[in-house]
Amino acid sequence: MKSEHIPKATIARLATYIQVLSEFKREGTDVVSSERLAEACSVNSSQIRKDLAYFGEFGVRGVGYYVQDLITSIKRSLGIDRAWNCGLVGVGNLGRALLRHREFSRKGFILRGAFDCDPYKIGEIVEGMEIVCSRQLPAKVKELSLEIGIITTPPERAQRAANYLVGAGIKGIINFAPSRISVPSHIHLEYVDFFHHFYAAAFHIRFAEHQE
Amino acid sequence: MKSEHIPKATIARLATYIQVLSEFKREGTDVVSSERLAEACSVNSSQIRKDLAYFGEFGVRGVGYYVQDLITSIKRSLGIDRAWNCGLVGVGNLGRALLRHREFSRKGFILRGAFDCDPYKIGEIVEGMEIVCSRQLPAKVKELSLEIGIITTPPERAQRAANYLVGAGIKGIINFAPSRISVPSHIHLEYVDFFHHFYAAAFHIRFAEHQE
DNA sequence: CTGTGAATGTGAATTTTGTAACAAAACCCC
DNA sequence: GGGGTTTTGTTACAAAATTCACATTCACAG
Ligand SMILES: NC(=O)c1ccc[n+]([C@@H]2O[C@H](COP(=O)([O-])OP(=O)(O)OC[C@H]3O[C@@H](n4cnc5c(N)ncnc54)[C@H](O)[C@@H]3O)[C@@H](O)[C@H]2O)c1
Ligand SMILES: NC(=O)c1ccc[n+]([C@@H]2O[C@H](COP(=O)([O-])OP(=O)(O)OC[C@H]3O[C@@H](n4cnc5c(N)ncnc54)[C@H](O)[C@@H]3O)[C@@H](O)[C@H]2O)c1
Repeated sequence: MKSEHIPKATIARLATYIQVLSEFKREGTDVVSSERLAEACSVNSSQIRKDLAYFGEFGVRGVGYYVQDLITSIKRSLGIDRAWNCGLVGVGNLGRALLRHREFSRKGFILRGAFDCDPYKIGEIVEGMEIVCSRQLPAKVKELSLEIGIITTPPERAQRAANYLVGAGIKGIINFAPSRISVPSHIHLEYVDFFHHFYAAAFHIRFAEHQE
Repeated sequence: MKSEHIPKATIARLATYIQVLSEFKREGTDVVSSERLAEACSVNSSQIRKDLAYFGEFGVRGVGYYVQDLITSIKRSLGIDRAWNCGLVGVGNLGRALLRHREFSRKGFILRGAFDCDPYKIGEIVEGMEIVCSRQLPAKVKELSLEIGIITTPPERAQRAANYLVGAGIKGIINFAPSRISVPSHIHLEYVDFFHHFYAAAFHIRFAEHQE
């Protein structure tokens, strides 16, 4: 099929598919049907086939999908069949947890630069990486070919951090701070806010209680 | 209006509205129109009115919404006008970052219990809280009236952690580990996976490059 | 080499979500 | 205190996403 606009929800689901397929692979399963994958992901099986159809034909009719092949295909479709260099701005509690998280490099997102404005933190080594002054962002973005910026500063500093990143020529920003920021339209911006998961939990739990 | 089923997307947007409204409040703005709020949240203004209509009537025609009142109303609608006691299982890098995060208690999610199975960690104090053996979960869930469980163990341990939590009588689970788990249908389960934001960024950046 | 069974890929039907349009309501000014 | 203005709440409409249904394709057996 190969279409233009891919729904946000499809991208999120593809991430789940990769996760579950990797588990299948670890278990030694070589081939999987959309039906079985669907069950493991708690989605509809035609949903899976439709999601995949945006990018091409990856299955074999009458057989199913070859697990390893499908993982590779999805990764290529998403553009994560290569490494992405990332820079992290704001090395506090969350920033440190992210820098120490092995999964990033395993998934192809290499944290190559760590930036902070606190003179006490600059020069410190975290996970083999030296914390650098945020003023050096423009130089470092070029030097390290950083493409994605991760903002883990306090919310009131997020806009400034974004400005630095944009000025330095970054291509996309993932903002973990709970504040809205503005960037030029050619910069891809993602907000990470997991409080809405807590809100959803609270809402549904209370609603369920209210039912009985 | 007061309807039954609320879209997931609505819950996520309500979280954004609260965030932006809080900023307005800090700036001293008392009244805001759906138009102005919409702009700040990058959504359509009828979207906002529709989202709110699921829960009731909170505005004043010809005037707009009183900022503080609206915050209160949304919070009540979501069920976060009271405190929720949470227990965290797996005090590693991420678990620690969460335990140290002030925003949780500010938003009404009180982290009251921290559990781990590593004997070297049990007894340690993090943010004034003692790390307790996960075997004590059932006792502690009752003692502390825990309602929401947070899983921050390695992925292969997530199911076991979930089993403990469910057995202990928890009502909802937020799973930060990248693995699917199964729980009885009366338990509300949310997955937190911020890699899909990275995937989306990678995908869109590469797509934009491919365009030119 | 043809028939059978299985599971994909896809167009059509359905459901859900989002947007536009407007009548009803509240405020304000004269 | 009535008319004009503004902005909500809601209905009607459009778009998008999901699910259904099935023709199509492939593997394999006989
Ligand atoms: N800690 C968590 O678990 C958690 C969870 C969700 C969201 N967040 C959000 O992530 C952000 C960081 O949280 P945290 O707990 O790590 O906070 P923190 O205070 O521990 O860390 C913030 C860091 O940013 C640095 N900083 C401030 N201004 C900067 C600037 N202009 N340029 C570069 N660095 C700057 C500070 O020096 C500090 O090291 C916050 O916005 C928080 O709301 C945190
Ligand atoms: N670190 C991050 O930034 C980050 C980001 C996203 C997701 N995650 C996910 O969050 C989880 C935790 O990550 P982390 O970096 O903190 O790992 P970690 O290894 O630092 O911490 C895991 C902790 O869980 C404990 N644990 C293991 N089995 C347990 C059990 N059965 N009961 C109770 N405790 C148990 C371990 O003793 C350890 O303290 C992982 O699944 C990871 O993929 C981490």
